[in-house]
Amino acid sequence: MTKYEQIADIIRKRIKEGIYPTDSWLPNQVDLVDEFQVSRVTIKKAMNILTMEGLVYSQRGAGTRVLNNDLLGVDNYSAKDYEGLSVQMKGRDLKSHIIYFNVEFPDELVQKRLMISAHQPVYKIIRLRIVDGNPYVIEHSFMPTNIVLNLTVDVLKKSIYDYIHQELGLGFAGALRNIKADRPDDYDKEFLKCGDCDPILELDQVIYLKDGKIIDYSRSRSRFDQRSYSVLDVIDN
Amino acid sequence: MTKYEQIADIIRKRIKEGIYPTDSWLPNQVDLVDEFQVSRVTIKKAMNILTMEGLVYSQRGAGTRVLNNDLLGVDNYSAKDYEGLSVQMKGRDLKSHIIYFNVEFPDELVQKRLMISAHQPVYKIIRLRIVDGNPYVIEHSFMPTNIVLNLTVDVLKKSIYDYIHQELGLGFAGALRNIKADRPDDYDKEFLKCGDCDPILELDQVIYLKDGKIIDYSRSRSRFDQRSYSVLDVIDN
DNA sequence: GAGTGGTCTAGACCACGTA
DNA sequence: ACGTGGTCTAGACCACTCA
Repeated sequence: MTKYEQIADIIRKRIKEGIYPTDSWLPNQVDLVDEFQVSRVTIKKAMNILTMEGLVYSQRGAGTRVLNNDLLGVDNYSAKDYEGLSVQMKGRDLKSHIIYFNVEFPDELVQKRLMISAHQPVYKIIRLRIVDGNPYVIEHSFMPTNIVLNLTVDVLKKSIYDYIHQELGLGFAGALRNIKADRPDDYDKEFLKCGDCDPILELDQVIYLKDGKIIDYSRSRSRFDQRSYSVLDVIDN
Repeated sequence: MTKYEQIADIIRKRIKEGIYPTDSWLPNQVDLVDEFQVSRVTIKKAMNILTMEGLVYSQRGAGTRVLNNDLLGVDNYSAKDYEGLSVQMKGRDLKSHIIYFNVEFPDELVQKRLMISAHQPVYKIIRLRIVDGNPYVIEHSFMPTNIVLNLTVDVLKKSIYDYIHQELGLGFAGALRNIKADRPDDYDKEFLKCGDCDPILELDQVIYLKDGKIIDYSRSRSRFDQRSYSVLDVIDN
């Protein structure tokens, strides 16, 4: 844990506790240098983290303001999450029903998305995720078998992400996501209890590892009234 | 224009020109310090910009790699754009049809989104944007009249964003966006040529100015087969 | 072990908002 | 005019990858 992360954590905590209330000004960076006994560059990096999280906003010549922080709704999940549903749904009852699980050769689309050749086998996984007893999302995933080793039904029933991180020791570098609307397909109608006219919200994603390899291409489909995605965008100064 | 922005621009250009090809390593930061005659911190900030754009990826102990950069499709637009359609559709024929334009008192939802009181009037604007002759998106916007002064039909036919930046001299700080799917409403059916069963993709956004005020709450609705949104997400090191 | 990028410092100057 | 945050430097040490 770096110094600037520690400082960001402390200040974030103070904001959440109301020690620095919404719309008030943070202490200026020189005062924070005195308090934390670090250089101003380090304070600045901590401020940057909080800025990117949408908690504060800095203006040259004025100061750094605490922003309103109850912006994100309850039912909406950030389009920028990696932990998977297990973490997003913490405290709620999450079950996974495995609709399909097999190994196969990738078709052209999957080859392109995973940037692999036709003879590199992939896992094909279709899971229905059920939250508090209600069908929530269908995930269609493809993962190369030479990166995600020894995937089992047991892992699929829990969290793939935990397995990748903790068992395989792989770290994520980022993801490219695309969000669109669609008509329901046969899986949606059967497992999400969709009518023929119920729109579907689909999030496609490709996940990159730190070494540049692609570990996952997946499509997450939900009924229009069950899920939405939020994106916080901060313009850098 | 800061030094690190200039350096990022130069290196970005070299990547696009193939001087630094995909999958090759960039010169190490010390060599770049020599070339550009700046401190290493400045080089690092330039690298950060390119990293956030998804052009390169740095690994401690190894180096900085050039990534595959033709990831984003043609029909998909980043969920992180401010310039509005006029810029996104550059080179294509963009027309705006004004469906509704008036001043009114905000209802509860609009009060909440714009963080204003019930007696602060707002502009209510409904525009159909037409690209290359095809209806593309309906934008329902609300803007406080005390921030966006003297809005006219003339401005609406061109670009509101240009007016805000250039005429009013206001700068954006960021935006909070939410993406969902929905059933078509009467406007969609009439102007987007939707059938009753055609899903709609809706992007809601609230745009913040640098002084913390909210200038715009808008809902952009498109037919499911016309538009999608992409989000690039890079995990910071 | 050699070489890489990540963090951190102390101090300087500059651009901007407020009054 | 003053105080604020943004940029930049020169140099140091550390964490990590790879041969």
